[in-house]
Amino acid sequence: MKLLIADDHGLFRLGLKAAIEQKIEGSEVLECEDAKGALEFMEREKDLKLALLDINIPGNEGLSFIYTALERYPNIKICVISGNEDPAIISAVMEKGASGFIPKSSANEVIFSAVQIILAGSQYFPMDLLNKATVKTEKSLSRLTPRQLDVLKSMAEGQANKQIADNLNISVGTVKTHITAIFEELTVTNRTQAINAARDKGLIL
Amino acid sequence: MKLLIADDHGLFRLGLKAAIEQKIEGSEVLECEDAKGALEFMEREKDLKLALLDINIPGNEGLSFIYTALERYPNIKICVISGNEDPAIISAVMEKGASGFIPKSSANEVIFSAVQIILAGSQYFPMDLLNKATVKTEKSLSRLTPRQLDVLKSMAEGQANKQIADNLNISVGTVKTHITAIFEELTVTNRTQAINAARDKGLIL
DNA sequence: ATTCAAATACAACTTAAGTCATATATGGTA
DNA sequence: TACCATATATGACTTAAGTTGTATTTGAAT
Repeated sequence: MKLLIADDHGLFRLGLKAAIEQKIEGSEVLECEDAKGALEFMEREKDLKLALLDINIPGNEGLSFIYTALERYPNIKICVISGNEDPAIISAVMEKGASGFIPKSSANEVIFSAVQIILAGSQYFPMDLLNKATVKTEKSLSRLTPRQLDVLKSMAEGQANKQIADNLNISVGTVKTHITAIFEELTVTNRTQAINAARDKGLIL
Repeated sequence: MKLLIADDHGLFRLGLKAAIEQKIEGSEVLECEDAKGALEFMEREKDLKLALLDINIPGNEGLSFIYTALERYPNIKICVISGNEDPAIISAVMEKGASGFIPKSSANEVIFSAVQIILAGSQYFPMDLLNKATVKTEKSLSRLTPRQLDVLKSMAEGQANKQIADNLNISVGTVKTHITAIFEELTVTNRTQAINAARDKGLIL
């Protein structure tokens, strides 16, 4: 029963590895610290059952990594471990096909149990955190068009509308329209709020 | 030899606690998960030698916590453990009087050794990361006035200048002046860049 | 006591941000 | 095909952001 932990914090890996190997007999825990290493392990270790991924690990392009990994190695389950507990992100992780989402701040028992549940073929998502989202807003997971995402990312870097327009080869007016649309989608009223909301929802890093 | 770990990630605490208690004989490691808990332990456990703090723990108002803790309990050493490795933050932690700064992504051996060095009465700061700062800019640690910080925090929440002015009971014009001064201090040209720079430097959460 | 630098405050002015009406291309659907 | 929703694009217009000159206060240095 091989597992993989991908996290850039050595002591977190140490704690989780020790706990899993002790609690789950016959388990072997591999470690890596970035997305590149995770893919290498997945390629090499054919009998890998489960990969526990910190979505903030270096070299990881966000949630799309889950999709990529599952597509290439469909028999390896993916479970995200994250310090971010935003319901929108949890929903997104769920949508991408992961088997679970474990907040790092969970009690240790919860973490072990969640791993066991997933190894047993089921799933684990913290529904208490998730429900907050569905109650609060019907579509907490905002969907932005590709162009809107381009603009949003540039905006988050602190670029002025003129710069964004030049880089994307569109007019300043068009940039502004996209920004207004982004505001509506995220239900905010200025670019600072938009960037904060987008960060919360995991739309941008 | 009592130590305290303040971190909201249970498994990180587990790994660090186990490692320290194993490597450092006669050590006893206490755990808490927020700033409030840390202060309670410091008050109660009079023979506490060292507190390892994650500066992002809940209820922590940033770096000022170090100063507060050292003032109240001057015989308890403070060492910051953080996922953020920004040189400016390291410098700031140093300035506040902490005995060390340990990046969470350090090799486990580095972390243990650093703890032992500090327990032995010395200090540990990752100079390789720190030097990058002094080479890059002479005053990487920007100093803002209290009023500028008030404005900056409000700004980072996405408030408009009018809102900020009302909340601080000053005119919109004054708010704008403070913002221009902040821009100059952080060497940026708009509020988005200012907020990004301030986050990088640990001026705001 | 006075000088000076720094912090705080205000307002007129310029520039950029944000809104709105409008237009075209694209892709799915009756 | 014709229809409709959506993504994209533009420019005129309004509002907010950012700049600059100026004034008052405070504390430290002379």
